[in-house]
Amino acid sequence: MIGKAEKTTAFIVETVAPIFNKNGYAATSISDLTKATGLTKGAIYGNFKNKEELAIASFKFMVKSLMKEIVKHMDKSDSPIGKLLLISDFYRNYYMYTNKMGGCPILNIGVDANNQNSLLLEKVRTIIQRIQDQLANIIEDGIEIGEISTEINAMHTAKRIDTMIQGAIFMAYTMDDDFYIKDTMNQIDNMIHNELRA
Amino acid sequence: MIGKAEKTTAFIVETVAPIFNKNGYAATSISDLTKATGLTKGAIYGNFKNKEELAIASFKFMVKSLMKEIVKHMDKSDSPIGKLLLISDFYRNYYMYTNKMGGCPILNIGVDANNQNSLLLEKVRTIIQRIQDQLANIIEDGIEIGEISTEINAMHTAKRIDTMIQGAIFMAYTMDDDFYIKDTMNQIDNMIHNELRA
DNA sequence: TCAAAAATATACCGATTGGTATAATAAAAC
DNA sequence: GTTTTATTATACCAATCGGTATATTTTTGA
Repeated sequence: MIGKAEKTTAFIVETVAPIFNKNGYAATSISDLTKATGLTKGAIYGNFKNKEELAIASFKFMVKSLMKEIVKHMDKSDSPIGKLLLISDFYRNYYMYTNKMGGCPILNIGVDANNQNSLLLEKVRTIIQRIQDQLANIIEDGIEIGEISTEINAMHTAKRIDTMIQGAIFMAYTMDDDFYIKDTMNQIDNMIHNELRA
Repeated sequence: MIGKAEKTTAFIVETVAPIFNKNGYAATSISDLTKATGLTKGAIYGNFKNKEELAIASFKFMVKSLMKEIVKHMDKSDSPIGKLLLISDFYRNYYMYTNKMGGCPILNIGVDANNQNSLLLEKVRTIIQRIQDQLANIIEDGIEIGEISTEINAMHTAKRIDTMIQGAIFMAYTMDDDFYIKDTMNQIDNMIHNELRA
């Protein structure tokens, strides 16, 4: 009973997500989307209630693919310290990796949605929260098995790492210079080895 | 011969800058600006060539006021280490301070202009470059007078500090939580005391 | 005070905006 | 294979977009 529109829905989201990510919500017009997809307004509004719903779906799609990649990379190690080092290692290629999708969706949509689109902003916040929770969980695991110092505040450290990562991404994209990411990841590795390690 | 339009020009920029800063370039319409200023299109287009020129003037105005404040604060100390600590101290109140101007112009316009407005992006890059140069100069002064370790790479350290600051600002505004800034500034202070100090 | 000039307001331009109603088409069910 | 349903295309809507030409007002210099 359920039609083939699901494929079209997915196709639209995949095609449109980098455009929203690059341009932001307001600067992306429906005609940008019809041009990119080769479809017409009828098809788009048949699959999505409105522009906002499509923008939210696009953001979710980008984050989901990104998170899938990072989890896949992270799972190459079983130890908490190993996982943390794999996270920074993932971000070492982040600039190259996210360039084709128009940059970091968390940074782009986070800034774009602020003061503009509260629904979209809410989604960004939820994702950031989830990332930090997962980071904190890894750190706590490390504390439990004695790999990470009991002196460490897991949530504070998670936030600290996330903040450094986002700063590096912003600088890298704004200055078009990968150095910021590479250097920050080295810094995070040092932090893991010298401060976190029990 | 030169008229009183200069006052109007300044008034427009001051009034309009927070709007561009909050909404971004594309999401700000001329009618937003006429509403805010109480002026008409005629007045605005009499003082500025077009929307882009006004946006650039607005960005420059915001950055100039911000830089003036930070330099004023920084000049409370003569020693390089003292100056560095005063910079982080300035950013401790940054969230509250920039809230009334609609957030951090470097972050907001930097992300907004990327892939959108190359002229505006160029201005952001110039400002970031200048900030980092000044930071590096302070660090080099510190090295020269023996206050800061000769092991330190001034420019790398300047970039590192700037990256951390921008990350903190992004997180603070996106999550609406001042913690990120406060914590990052403590981190920077620790860095100054434990790593930079000779 | 009055004419010249500068600055602002008004009215308008074509193009585009997000969105919808309906027509045409493609897919699915019988 | 035909009818019903789901999907996409077309045509259109009022509203708004950035920008301009011109009229009106305000300021300035003599």
